[in-house]
Amino acid sequence: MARSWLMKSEPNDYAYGDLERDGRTAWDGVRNYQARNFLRDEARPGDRVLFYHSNVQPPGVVGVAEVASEPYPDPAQFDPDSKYFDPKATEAEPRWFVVDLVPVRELPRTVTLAEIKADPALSEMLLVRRGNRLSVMPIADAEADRIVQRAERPADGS
DNA sequence: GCCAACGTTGGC
DNA sequence: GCCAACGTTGGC
Repeated sequence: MARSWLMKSEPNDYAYGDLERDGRTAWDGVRNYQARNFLRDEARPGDRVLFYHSNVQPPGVVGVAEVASEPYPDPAQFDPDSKYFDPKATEAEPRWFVVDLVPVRELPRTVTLAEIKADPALSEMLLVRRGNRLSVMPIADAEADRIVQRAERPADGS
């Protein structure tokens, strides 16, 4: 059964618009073991992804994407010229995994982090837990639904 | 630019 | 295996 995820990207690095331009991309460069485990062990084709822009004003969810492949080893870990190169990774024993993403749609407006924090229905999200820095995190389908629905309404509406 | 909160590294 | 030092994330 398809599930929902939230994935963070700095738009200076890779923005939702870049995904629309590319049509498909490997979600590479995840170098955190907890996030890696989510990708490798739980992400499956058809899963819904809320695309979050971090390190930008305002931070928030800007679009919806979909997992479009099974997990596979991150090619960047084997590439000495990549900033994601990992000398300890081997083809036989890869450490890092990716899934491909395809764009679904840009949201009508950004659902900001501040707005998510202010919504009691979203207070259980990992995203708003203190100190959380995961770049890939699971979210409840109902939470994903609510964020997408919020984007259909003005920011001051509830 | 600051800095809190984490994760990782490496000496011992 | 402990833990101090260091690096990174990411909101503000």
